[in-house]
Amino acid sequence: MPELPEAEANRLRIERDCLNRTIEAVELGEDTDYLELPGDNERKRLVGHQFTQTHRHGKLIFAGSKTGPWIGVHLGMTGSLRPFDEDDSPPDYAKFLIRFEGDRRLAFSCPRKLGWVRVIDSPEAEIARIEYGPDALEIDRATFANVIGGSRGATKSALMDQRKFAGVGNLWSDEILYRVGIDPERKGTDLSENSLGDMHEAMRAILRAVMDTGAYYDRLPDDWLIHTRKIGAACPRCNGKIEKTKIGGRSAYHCTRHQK
DNA sequence: ACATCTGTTACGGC
DNA sequence: AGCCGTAACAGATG
Repeated sequence: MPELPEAEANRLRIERDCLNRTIEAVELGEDTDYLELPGDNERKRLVGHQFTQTHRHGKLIFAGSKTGPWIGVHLGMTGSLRPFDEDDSPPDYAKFLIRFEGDRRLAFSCPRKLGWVRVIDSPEAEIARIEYGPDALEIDRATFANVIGGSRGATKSALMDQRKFAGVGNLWSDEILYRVGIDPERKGTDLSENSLGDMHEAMRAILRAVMDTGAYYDRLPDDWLIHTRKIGAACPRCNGKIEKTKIGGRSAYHCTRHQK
């Protein structure tokens, strides 16, 4: 699920269902080989504390409090955070579970095991440690233009580089470039100041719009690429065709006619 | 059987 | 030095 808007949808579930409840136990689920999850001592650190606030930075989700420890979560490709009640069965692929007072629980589900959960002292320290850039919705136009405009590789790869700014991945980088009519392969250094400004605005508008739907893609406008990510599909915006190429090891869908 | 997938990271090359 | 691109990681799905 997860780029910035999908991470935000997961954060909101914690915010709504898991705050201000004392943590009674923190457990691991089945089959956690290869997954980075908190060990015994770190899990114990959480017990007795409450989460009173959440935070999101790019694709990262945090929950904690002024004084207590925090958890930091990266969803990987297929992760999700799912509050549930004791009476319900835990979600499939639950790898990390928190039991709060009462019958509320929170599961980190992660089928493909590419995400992680860490117990940390503060979101800011963790963000700095892993060298993420500013959140994609916080970066201002001038900084965006410098960072993308100074990038010598494919613009698509630059948009997805979490150290430049954090939150954009494969799906929404395609959507941004589709909207502004830029070929994903174009070098950042070839882009005009105007193009960079348009791209910054498109990034903000797209991430906001997806967030506003709660990441339900079928509620997004018909002329978005997301509905047409298929080789040979008719471009909703011109008479072109959608094609797929490989950039930086990822599939880049784009219109060969209006993206130049 | 094989390719694909919304993510990251280690490493070699320029 | 720093930037860039590729392969690798692992499991589910069609």
